[in-house]
Amino acid sequence: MTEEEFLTQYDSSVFPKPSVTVDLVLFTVRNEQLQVLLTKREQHPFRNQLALPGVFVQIAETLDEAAQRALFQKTGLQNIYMEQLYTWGNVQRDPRMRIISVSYYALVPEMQIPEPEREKFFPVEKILSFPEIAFDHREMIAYGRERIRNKVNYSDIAFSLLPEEFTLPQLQKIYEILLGQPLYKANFRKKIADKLQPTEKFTSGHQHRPSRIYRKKVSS
Amino acid sequence: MTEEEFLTQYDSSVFPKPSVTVDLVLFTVRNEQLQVLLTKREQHPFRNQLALPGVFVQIAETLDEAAQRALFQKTGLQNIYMEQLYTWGNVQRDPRMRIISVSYYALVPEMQIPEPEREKFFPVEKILSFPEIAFDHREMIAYGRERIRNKVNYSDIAFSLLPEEFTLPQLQKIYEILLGQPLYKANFRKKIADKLQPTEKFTSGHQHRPSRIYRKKVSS
DNA sequence: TCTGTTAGTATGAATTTACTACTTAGTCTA
DNA sequence: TAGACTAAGTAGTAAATTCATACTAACAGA
Repeated sequence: MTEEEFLTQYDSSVFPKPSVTVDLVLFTVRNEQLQVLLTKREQHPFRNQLALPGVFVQIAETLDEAAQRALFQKTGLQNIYMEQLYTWGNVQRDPRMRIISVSYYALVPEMQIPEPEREKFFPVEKILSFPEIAFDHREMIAYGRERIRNKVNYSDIAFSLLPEEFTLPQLQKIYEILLGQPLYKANFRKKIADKLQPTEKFTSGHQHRPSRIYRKKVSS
Repeated sequence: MTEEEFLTQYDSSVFPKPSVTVDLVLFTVRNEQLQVLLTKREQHPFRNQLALPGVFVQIAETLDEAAQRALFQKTGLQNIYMEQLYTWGNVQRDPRMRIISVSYYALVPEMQIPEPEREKFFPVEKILSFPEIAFDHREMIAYGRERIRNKVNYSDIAFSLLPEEFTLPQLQKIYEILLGQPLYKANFRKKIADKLQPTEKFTSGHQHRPSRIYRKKVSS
C-alpha cells in the first residue's frame, strides 16, 4: 500500500470522538487583587452560573488560534501574553457530552473592558470559595494562579500586567500580589534592576516624593 | 427550557470534530544518558520512521487513563510516575486528518523491557538530531526534557528514575544527567540529605570505599 | 604495606537574602 | 516659610545559602 492509497482509504469516522474546547483564564490585577474574567451562563448546563470564556476548536484552527479567538470575542483584545495551561479530560466534566478542554491563561494590564453586564472580573480569592462556578473552571483558575506563582520568579510575566511605563512601587506591588507575600524594597530593586530601563519622567501630584518611571529593558 | 429539555435536544454532531490522541514520552536513564522509548511505525504516514507510543482517546476514558493504557500496552508497566506535558494542536501535524495530541511524560528506573524489535530506547541527544522522527514528536521530546530540567530542583522526580534503594553517587549522577551539568558532591549531599533515609547496607565488590545505600524518606 | 580509586567530610570564600534605619522630595497646614 | 506628613529611594549589616577546594576514609589488588 502506498502512502497515497493509505490516506485515501483511511476511515476517520469509525469511533465516536470527543469535542474539544479552549477555555481562557484571563487574569488582571485590579484593586490590589488578582482577578479573573467570568461570564454568566445563559444556557444549560450550569445556567446562571459563572464560567470562563471558551470556544469550540474549529476543525481548521490551531489551539493557539482558538484561544486568541476566545479572547478577542469577549474582550476585543489582541497581542496579549498568553500561554497554554493544562488539558482537562474527565469523562463527566460536561453533562452534555464528552468534551475535552484545553485551558489557556492570559495576562492583561488593568483596563476598562466595556463590561457589558455578562462579562465581569472577580477576585480569585473570592472565586475559589464561590459555590456557583460552572464545570471544572474553579480548578482551572486555581491551576492558573499556581502556574503564575511559579513562573513569576524566573520569567518576566509580571510586566504583562502593567502598561509600558510604570514605577518601581507599582511593579513591586504586582510581584507581591502574584506571590501572595510582601517583599523587601531594597532587595527587590537590586534584583530587578537589570531588567529595567529608567526614563527621565517622574510621577507627580502626590503629596510625597515622586517616583521614577521605568520601562522594560529591551536588549539583554 | 428546562435543563432536561436542553440536554435532550442538544445536537453534538453539527460540526466536524478533531480526533484526540495521547502520546507518551517515556524517559529512562541508561548508559549515563537520558533516553526515550520510540517505536518504528509500520504504517503510513511516516512509515518506517520513529514515533512515540500513542493511543486514541476513547469516548469513555479520561486522558490520564489513556496515557496509562499507552504505557501498559507498550511496556507492561504500571504505577509509574506520569504527568501531562502539553497539548499539540497544529492543524497539519498529522497528514491523515485533524488530530490533537495530548502529550504525557513518564519516568522509569532503568530496566529490561523485553524489547521486541519495534520498541527501543534512544538517547535524547541523538533523537534531537535524527532526521526521521514522525509527526511533531521531536518537539514533544525536547519539551519533555525541558520540563524535567525545570522540575528536578523543586520536586522529587529524580527518584522515579532509580530503584527503591540507591547510593548517593547514583542519585547525584541522575541529577547531573537531568540538569546537563556536574554538581559539587559536598553541596549536593547537604541539600538532598533531608529527603533521604539511610539504611545499614553498603555496596560491595568494588576496589574502593563502599557507598551507603539509601531509600527515599517517607514522612516529611 | 603501598597504590589506585571512589566515598564521604571539613572548611572557608563569595553571593544572596533578611532586615533595619536612614535620607530625599514632594504637598499641606499654620 | 517652617514644620508635619508621606511615600520614594538608599545604605549597610547580619544571617543564610551557595560555590569551590582540599582533605580523610575504606575498599581491592599488587
